[in-house]
Amino acid sequence: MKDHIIQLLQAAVVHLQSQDVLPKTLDFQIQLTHTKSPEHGDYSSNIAMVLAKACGKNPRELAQKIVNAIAPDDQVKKIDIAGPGFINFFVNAATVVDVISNILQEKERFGFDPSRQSYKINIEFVSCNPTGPLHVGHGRNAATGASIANLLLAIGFKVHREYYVNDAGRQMAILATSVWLRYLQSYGASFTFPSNGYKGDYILEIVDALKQQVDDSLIKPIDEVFLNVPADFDETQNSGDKEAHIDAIVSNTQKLLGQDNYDLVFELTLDSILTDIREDLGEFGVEFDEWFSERELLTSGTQQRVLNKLDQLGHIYEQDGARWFRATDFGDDKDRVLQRKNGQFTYFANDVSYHVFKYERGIDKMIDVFGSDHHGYVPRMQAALKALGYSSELGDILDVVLVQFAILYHGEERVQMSTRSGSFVTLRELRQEVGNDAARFFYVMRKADQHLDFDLDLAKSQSADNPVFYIQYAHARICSVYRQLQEQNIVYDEAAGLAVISQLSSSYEQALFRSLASYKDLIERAALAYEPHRLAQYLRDLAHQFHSYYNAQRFIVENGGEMMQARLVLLSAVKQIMVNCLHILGVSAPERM
RNA sequence: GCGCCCGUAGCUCAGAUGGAUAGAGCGUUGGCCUCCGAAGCCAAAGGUCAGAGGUUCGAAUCCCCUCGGGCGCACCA
Repeated sequence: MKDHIIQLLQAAVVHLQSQDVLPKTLDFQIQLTHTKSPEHGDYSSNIAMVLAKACGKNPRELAQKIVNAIAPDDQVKKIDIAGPGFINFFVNAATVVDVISNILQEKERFGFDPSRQSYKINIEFVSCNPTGPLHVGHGRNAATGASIANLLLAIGFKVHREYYVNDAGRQMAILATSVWLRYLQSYGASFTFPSNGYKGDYILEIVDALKQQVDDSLIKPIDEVFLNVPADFDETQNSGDKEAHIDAIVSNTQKLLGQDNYDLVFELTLDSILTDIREDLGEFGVEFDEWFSERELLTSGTQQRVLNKLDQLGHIYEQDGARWFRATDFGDDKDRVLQRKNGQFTYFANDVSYHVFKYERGIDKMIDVFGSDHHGYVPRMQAALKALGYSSELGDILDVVLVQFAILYHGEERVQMSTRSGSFVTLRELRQEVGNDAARFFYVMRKADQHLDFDLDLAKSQSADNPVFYIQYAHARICSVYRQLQEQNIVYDEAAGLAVISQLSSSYEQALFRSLASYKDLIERAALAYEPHRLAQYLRDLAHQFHSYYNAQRFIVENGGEMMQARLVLLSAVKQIMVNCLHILGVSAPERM
């Protein structure tokens, strides 16, 4: 319908141009919006005001000329000119019926545009280091990424969801070493645990698993573990170096265990944590199509290939023994090192390779969902892809969604989190406390790049204050109407209802029609802008409209006839849209509560 | 110091590429159940959109400055 009206306007303007009423050299794009208020009709365009200046006419006069030039159309009931020069379209009731019947026919696929099936979008999210359980910060990234992926799927794109597993590098070595140190302690070894080691309780669980597999066969003399190890940082004397300390222990660990046994500890540790993360996310309704291992990337030699390509293109130079990428040529404010003077590739180099890897699999768009504390990283990544000459029909090849931290509250009181003490709140704890539905909803109900005040007490309260319950309650109420129907042996006749649904005329019904009609537009915009919070907003509005309607209107009446059927059809469409929205947000739609 | 994000009702936040009278929820006050789920609804009060300038027919939205907050500025990952 929207496209149809845009065409009408387009044709009218072109017609006026051909009649020399308007200049032929106009550069314009028709904008059409759903109106906020019913008195402004269903759709509104500002085209007359936009073109007024270029045409040397006042907006209302121009609007009148455009309206006169619009061909009569059986879907348009009335066209008004209002305010400073808006052209408002009132749509025939028949088109409202179309929306309802489309929703009921297409169900969960309503809003799906098959023409987008030819585009593949890769979305990478969570991707946190597998060094421990997910905490509440990762939870917001997970909920946001998953909802964006669902949105893109819902409007027709092919979507590939990916988790980048940072399983190479120093942190993982420290982690594996920490496990082994705890293992030694469990057999009575006595020493001070490194301040920079991983101390969480989850390490002890991994130790148990390790012992089941190897018993005491990996025990080594503790003196040798600390042989030639520089002193750890000492807070009281402000001496020592925690980094050098742990690195030396890691090195000794690798020597003492030997490659095979070290690998055994490493793999068992990694596997244990990844399994935990996978289960955690799975329970949270967050699924991935691929878990991509950083180590796989390193063994494939992609970095060298990428470096060579950038070099050939002239975007690399050497300085101080290191190899630099000319990021400043592509909008970054500093050049960046890809290969250090010791020959090692930087994390950035690995990440560029990873993005090349993704690109070469044949995609039209990559999306990275980052914590917003990494926003400084974005320009260099985009610079690298620009330098490689990547482009896409969908605009930039890489879009980055930044997610701000969630701050937890118990009512007024802020929940303190500290990674250092190991006392951070895990995602699992949060889920257990407030439930998956509330967590998924609360995480995305604010714009992703805005701070989120997450009130745990509110999220688990079973009251009207809690938006999740408010929305789910609306859905359950609709379900309840259909249950009542069955109990009273009244037949629901969709066809009969549809036939007369255009006669529903109360303000409640009109409001619901308008909301349903704008749904397609909503998910399209929300998807393309990567803004799932708009769905949360929409859902609340829709639920409110429904509750108002419910309070004012009795649905099941004896001998209700076709008008009763019409109302039931409307409810059915509302229910379907609620289910669709909730599904995209990863929230359940219970039939009773 | 430089860069990015932000400042909207008492509180938490929406405000689509600039559009019509700036909207919700909570909180406050006052109403609505012999009736399909009151976990609901209705009404009232509450605003110089941080401040000042500019662009525009039109600015919460775009540009400049000031003030106030958050986050980044590694041959770490």
